[in-house]
Amino acid sequence: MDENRIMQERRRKVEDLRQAGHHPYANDFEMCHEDVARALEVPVEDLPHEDGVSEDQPFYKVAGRLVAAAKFGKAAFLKIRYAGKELQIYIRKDILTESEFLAFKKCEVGDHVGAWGRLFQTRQGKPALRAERFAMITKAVRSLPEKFHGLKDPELRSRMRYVDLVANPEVADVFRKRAKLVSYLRRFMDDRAFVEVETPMMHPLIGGAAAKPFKTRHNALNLDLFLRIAPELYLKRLLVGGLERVYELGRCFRNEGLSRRHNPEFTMLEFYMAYATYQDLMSLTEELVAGAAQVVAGGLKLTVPNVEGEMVEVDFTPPWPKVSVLEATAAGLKKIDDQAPDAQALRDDAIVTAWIDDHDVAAQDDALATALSHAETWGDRIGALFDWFGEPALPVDRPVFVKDYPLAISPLSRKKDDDPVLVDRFELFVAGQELGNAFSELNDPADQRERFQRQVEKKSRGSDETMDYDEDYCRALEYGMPPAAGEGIGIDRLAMLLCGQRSIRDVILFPLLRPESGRTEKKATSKNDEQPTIKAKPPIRGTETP
RNA sequence: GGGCCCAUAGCUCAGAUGGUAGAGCAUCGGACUUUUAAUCCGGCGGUCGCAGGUUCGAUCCCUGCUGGGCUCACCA
Repeated sequence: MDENRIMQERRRKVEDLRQAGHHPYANDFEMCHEDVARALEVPVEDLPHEDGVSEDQPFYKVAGRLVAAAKFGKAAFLKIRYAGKELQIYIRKDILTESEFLAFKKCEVGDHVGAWGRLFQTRQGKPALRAERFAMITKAVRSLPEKFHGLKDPELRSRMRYVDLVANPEVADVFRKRAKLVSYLRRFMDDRAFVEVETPMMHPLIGGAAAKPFKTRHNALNLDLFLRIAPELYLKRLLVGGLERVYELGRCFRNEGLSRRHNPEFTMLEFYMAYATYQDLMSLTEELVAGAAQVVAGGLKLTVPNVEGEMVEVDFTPPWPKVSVLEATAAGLKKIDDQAPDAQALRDDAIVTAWIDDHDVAAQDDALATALSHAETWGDRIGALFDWFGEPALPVDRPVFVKDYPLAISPLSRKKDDDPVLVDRFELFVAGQELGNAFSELNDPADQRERFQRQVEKKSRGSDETMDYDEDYCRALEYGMPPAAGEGIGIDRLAMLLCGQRSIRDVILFPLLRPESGRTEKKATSKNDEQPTIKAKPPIRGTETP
């Protein structure tokens, strides 16, 4: 039976309902939003069997999507779902009107139906609502996926999320948890006197992170714009203006490939706190993430997907270990060469370059070779070595702060007062995955101008992921930005951890997909039943945490 | 963009060394007033992703294309 035939049958039922005086898309059924949940709260033992149902019992008015039906001709059990809860409705021909029973006969899995009645316990000891009234509310003309195996094709699941959510109820749970996480984050920030702001998503300049942007255009102003890769520079302008604690929870866009951990459009929590340091933010981050684990996942010891997609145990109980970039890198190098330079020796660029040459590490890995060939300074080289050797060697059973990054790869961070080749910065790693990036902010306008200048020079040498020189931002700093620390946390990745999802696509309702082609336009045979093509309008996507 | 794998009914999947194909669910008709993937009987349902090639014959082998998955690269 092809899909058109199924739809024709169902459209026929729509007409049958109309002719019998029913509205197949009614919106006048009186129900109570709380009743499905309330009905399920009543202990089954307290419910009478069907023959004991009396008019003294409370009346429930429920509605929902029909997700299962066991029909027997003159009776039936229907299972409806509303707000993630499922309730059985027991239908008997002899208590419904003839018209209601006809509506019941026309209903099938996928339709929205409603019933009024009292509760009883079935012979199997389950609660059920004995329908004294029944109504078809909305007829579905497409059939839901097969009930036992559901919808599995990953592409169809994200392309037709509306079906996925119905067919795989645990998917809805993930997104309810994500909503809980987001509201928790707002509460957390609001409780600490942070002001939530919304800054532009369309930027005339690229800034705040190292990434390739999406381009767009404003016609009336004849202006080329970029979708923001980070809100950082606008938020810090607000520090200048006197909003000493600000945060923004919103979308960023990075023009990159897709992976299990990257979506071109992603959500970031970014916040700035005047008169605080990156050390202060470590404690705040511990509090924030551990609190989120409690609220969303109900505990501090969680099973989460690691960077490889395997499920591992992580203990979020603060405080978390801290390790410097140089220490972490040295530890990683030791694993492949016990004569490798230690953290102190790594400070010497001659030793670093000699070790790289001696061990011919570039020859072992094309990507590392590329990274090293683009590394212009000691700091770039340390950054590359940390990525390849330090990161994989980080502890994975607890979250870990990696701190004190080289200046060269941190154009917006404050130099360490006692060690100016490094900056007051940390990144948070959980199960090998980068979750957040934070630093004490650079507020010396002259220094910032030099750093921008270096970015511009780098771009002129061919790099496509550098920041533009933001003159207005420098002007703002010249009015005096209070000392501050700021942080960005990748919310999609945090949601992956707390919801135990391996793929970022499983925590984003509508991840970017190629536009649909071919697969739904195959047949449009019947004359008045053209098969409408499903158009999934792909949102743009973004990627990483800062 | 590279590598590997995949595409059979609306959904989940079988299948034939190359002889044009099956199950369950869904759907339609019938029976059935306590089901939990209800059951029983009967029916409908396929350009085996698209286009070429080899062959007497291709859904199966080959090539290309399209779409997808994993992965690497790009990317914090």
